Amino acid sequence: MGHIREYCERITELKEKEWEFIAQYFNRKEINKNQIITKQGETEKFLSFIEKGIVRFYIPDSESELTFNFTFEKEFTCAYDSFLTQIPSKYELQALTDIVLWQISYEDLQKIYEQTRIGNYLGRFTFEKLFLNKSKREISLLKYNAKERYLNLFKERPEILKNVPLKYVASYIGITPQALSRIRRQIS
Amino acid sequence: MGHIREYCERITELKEKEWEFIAQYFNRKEINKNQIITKQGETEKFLSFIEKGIVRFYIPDSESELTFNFTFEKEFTCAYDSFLTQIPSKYELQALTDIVLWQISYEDLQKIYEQTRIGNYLGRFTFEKLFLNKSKREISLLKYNAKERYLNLFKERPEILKNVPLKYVASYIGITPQALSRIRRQIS
DNA sequence: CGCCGAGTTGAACTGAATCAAGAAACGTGG
DNA sequence: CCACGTTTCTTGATTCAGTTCAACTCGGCG
Repeated sequence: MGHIREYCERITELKEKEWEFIAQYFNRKEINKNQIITKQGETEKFLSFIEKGIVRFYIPDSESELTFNFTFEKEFTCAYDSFLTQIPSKYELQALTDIVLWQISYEDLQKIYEQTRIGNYLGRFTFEKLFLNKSKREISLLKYNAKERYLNLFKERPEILKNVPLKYVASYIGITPQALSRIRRQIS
Repeated sequence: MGHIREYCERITELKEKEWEFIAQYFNRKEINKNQIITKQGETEKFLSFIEKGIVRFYIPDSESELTFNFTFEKEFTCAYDSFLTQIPSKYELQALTDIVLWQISYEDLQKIYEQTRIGNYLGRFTFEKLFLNKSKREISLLKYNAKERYLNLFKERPEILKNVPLKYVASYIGITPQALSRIRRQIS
């Protein structure tokens, strides 16, 4: 819970009362490794802050599933597409490790947006950052080949390589596990 | 200018005074076809609303330049990466047609965020949408092959195909003009 | 101990890039 | 309004990065 406060205070100062107003809506939740946090077809009810653990984003239907994101400790996580539009999610969130989350419901988050001075500011800032991350990834996918994307990932998000099975890493950079294996041999 | 008001009012109600406060900061600017709006290496000073015309986003350095976005009438346009971080831009914006913009400076936009009730709400909403668009594109690039991406574009953003030279469309979906030409022949 | 999923390696295949050349469209000046 | 040069688009032939299919190794876990 303290980590959420730190997250917010890195963006803007919080008065004690503001923090209390925000904090009241978050609930703790534990999830076991490999459990699914948000199912495909369900509408995302919660925005979650990761106290502990790693979350994988993936689209399950396509013959072989497609992994396209990971989130780590001290970050928010959420099937944003579904959460923001409140329509069923096209993808799933899965616990890659045992996880501890702090969750706030869609409705309670709206209260923070409506009733606090800083809610929309925090929200704007957060989505600016998320947008910039996706922009970087867009360029990475368009501009670089498989080897370059792998080296890029190594530089930009080494925590992924340290903590995630290679088959998911491969999918994340848009190649097969075999191709990733060959790239890694070539490098080391 | 009226279009900016419509843009905002589709998101939230505006009181007359709020609109006046916002409107005072926007300045009109005309740009000729093929001119560069924001140069690589420059820090983006303005957030611009397009009254008329089409803007192309591209990275010029790579041997053959990489086109990765287009913006159209009644949308905001901006080298967001540079604007948000206020560091030099890695890419350029170019006028694909004669263009009329309404521009607000970085500093003046901060005034709107700080001094109006609705600024951060409008900002949050706008970046939520931008983020969702990039998310869709990420999936498109990872999940589909060239032909599927082209057909996807046809469905999702037909205005691009109607108004943009094919060599830029090719780059946008991550293939060469030759490959796009073959895909198009195959379809029609 | 034996099983199962993750990772590796090899061989054949394929979608898209590259190289090269011609056709069509576009714009600019006479 | 036409002529010319330039750019865009198309088409063909070849190459190549990455996929697919298949077999094998390794490490963890019941």
